[in-house]
Amino acid sequence: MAKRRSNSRPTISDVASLAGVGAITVSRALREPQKVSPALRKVIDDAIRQLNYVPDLNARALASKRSDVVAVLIPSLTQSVFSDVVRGIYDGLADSPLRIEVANTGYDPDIEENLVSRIVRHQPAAIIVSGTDQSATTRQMLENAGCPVVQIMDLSDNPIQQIIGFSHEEAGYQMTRHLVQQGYRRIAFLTAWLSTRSSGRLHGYKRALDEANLYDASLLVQRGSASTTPPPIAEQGGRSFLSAQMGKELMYEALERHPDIDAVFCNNDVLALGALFACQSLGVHVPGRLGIAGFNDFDYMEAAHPPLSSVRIHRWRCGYEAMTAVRHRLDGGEIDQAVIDIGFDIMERESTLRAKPLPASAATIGMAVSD
Amino acid sequence: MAKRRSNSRPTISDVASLAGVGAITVSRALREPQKVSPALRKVIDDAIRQLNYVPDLNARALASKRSDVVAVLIPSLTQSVFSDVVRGIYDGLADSPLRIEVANTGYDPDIEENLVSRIVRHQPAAIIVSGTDQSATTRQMLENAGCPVVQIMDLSDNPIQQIIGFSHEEAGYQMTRHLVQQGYRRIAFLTAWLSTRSSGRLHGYKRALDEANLYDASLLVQRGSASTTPPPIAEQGGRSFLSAQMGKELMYEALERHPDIDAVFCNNDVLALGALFACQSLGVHVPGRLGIAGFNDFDYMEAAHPPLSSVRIHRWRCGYEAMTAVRHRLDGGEIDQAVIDIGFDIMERESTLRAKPLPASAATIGMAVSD
DNA sequence: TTGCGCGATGGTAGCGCTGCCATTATGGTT
DNA sequence: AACCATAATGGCAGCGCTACCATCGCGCAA
Repeated sequence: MAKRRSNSRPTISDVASLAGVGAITVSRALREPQKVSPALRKVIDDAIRQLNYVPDLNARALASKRSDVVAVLIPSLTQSVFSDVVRGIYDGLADSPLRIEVANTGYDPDIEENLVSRIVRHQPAAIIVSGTDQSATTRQMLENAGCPVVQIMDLSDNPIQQIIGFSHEEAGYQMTRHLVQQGYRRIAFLTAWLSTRSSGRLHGYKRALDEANLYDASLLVQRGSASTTPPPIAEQGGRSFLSAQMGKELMYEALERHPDIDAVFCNNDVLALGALFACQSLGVHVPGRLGIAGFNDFDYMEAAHPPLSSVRIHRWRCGYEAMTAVRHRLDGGEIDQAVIDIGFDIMERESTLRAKPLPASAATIGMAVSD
Repeated sequence: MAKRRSNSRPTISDVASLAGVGAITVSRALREPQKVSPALRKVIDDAIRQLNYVPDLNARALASKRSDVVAVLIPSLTQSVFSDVVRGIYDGLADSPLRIEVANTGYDPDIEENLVSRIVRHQPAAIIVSGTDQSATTRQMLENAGCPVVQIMDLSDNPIQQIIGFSHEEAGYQMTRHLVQQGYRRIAFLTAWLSTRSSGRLHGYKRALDEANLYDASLLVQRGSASTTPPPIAEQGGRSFLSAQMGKELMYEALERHPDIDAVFCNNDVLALGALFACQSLGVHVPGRLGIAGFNDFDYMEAAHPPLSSVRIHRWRCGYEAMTAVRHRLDGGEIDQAVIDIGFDIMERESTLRAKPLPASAATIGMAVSD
């Protein structure tokens, strides 16, 4: 290694002396150009280009007590729901100096608490966190973080600061309504495990069936612990707990335990896909003998044979909007809207369309038909 | 805002004076505990706990010219191949102070160059980057980054420092061999777009068919530009270019243009899934009339009806090993092995198993059979 | 006894940047 | 003409930590 001093990167004062100005003016030209006269700005820009100067972000973060890292807390890195969200967040930071640091809570509030306690001390520029089920401690740390905090993928009357998402309860309700309208009467709910958000969907399902006097608690078919606390993670290194294989097994189980069911509402498209394969292997006709609906509307739902109905949720947009909100506030803006509902769409496809549907008068909110 | 000074976080010198030692000793106790006597260490630990002291990472990064951020460069955030890899990387940093910053190159060398130039100046602890097709400039920046650099998801004779992955060429070759052995003669290659790594698979496919005197260049069915340079990205906000729907369309096209094909090797499982649905909708029997093979071995391949053959690649492990290598070197270790081949497995499933396979004497390298 | 190597500890001087306040110039107001 | 608000710029003093070198004491060889 050669001498540090001589060949190390140019600093802000190198630029300043080349441009013949004070260091602070260079700093200002970089961060608040409108506060520097155009003439000087030009001189400084030239000097920067000439020296190939790049600011040291660590120094900046230390001096300003604020970094340009946006921390993103999600329950799972591998579920495509969340990768789409992250993608939206990432796309939202284009043309900004912001960076993202991703952390995985594994659906575990304790892990989340731990991560937040670490993250908060890094002085992040902002924090984006999934859902509303933070522990009290976590919530308080986030409140005191001193930076914008945006919750995503759910709704709440009482956001930490701001929340962007949709109602899982309402989505579950609407999809179940659709099934009822199509004439299905014995509708099972298939799930691998119930996260807080999954439970919302289940509640919506129950509400819709209660309304139609069709609810039967025994039609909930699930795997793993029914508790809301611990995570079902078995992702490490291999198969995820939430898999098409699991959907297939749940479907077999459902048909065996309740031969009279005429539809299944799957908590996740991956399960719906597995359920479809199960039906195919058993020669159970979809949608004639059995209707199948999923949740998320992954791309293969439309391509399936038959095309599978699902609830399209705006994952990418959710992330993107969250980032937009963050940037707005980082630019000094106020919170316009503490709760932003980005909605969802019920994608009615062949897998739940029976020959003779009931009159489709109701069920209009947040609906759309694909193709 | 109250006075900064009074209520701000405790610093290292607060700890030092409470413990009655020099600040530097506290610093040392934190980073190189073995250099501090056990007695003092205890006193310092107590002081830390009492004050609830947490080091300021920005200050540390500035002073040491080294942060604890591991930069991860991947071509796509949404393809589950890469989310699995990221998950592996993430799992690999457990119990370390390291964090990950994810950046998305979108398969574009220019974007990659840009990202690297920014990242390098943040003084990351390490850089993990996908593939071997960096531009010359990018490569040079990485060489000069002054931190561990690990390439992943491919192999090369000439890694920047270290590479962990597998041979796409060999994988394509082995899978195609398997198809030939099963008696398939007119094997099409379906792809949405050819990344550098996809091209490797295609080469392997060609090699295997050449050997068997079965190669026919017209059986390459692809969509989008055939060029290797530009990215096919249309992910933003909606459907990905690489989708089951695309696989379905490619399958239709293949059957129309080449009614005599008896198998398809899909560059990606998502395409294979779409191809299966296309066959189902056309009443084309799989594997009797048509064999289908995919690549990646996503979880639904095994669950499909019929179960779909694929090349299982060790995505999670690849990320995990990369992180392990990084940590080894951050701990002062040398590079043990510049090139680490983690292999792959040919998963032979029903979708490519014909009634009368040829004697399965050959094709033994890196093989495994599921179920 | 002297000297020396070595482990343990501390002091000093920044790392490169920005917050705060001061200073100067400018132009309009009374 | 005196005054003042405002814009443009700069100086100083750290932000909290670590690199570097110095120091101290102790045990052991000569």
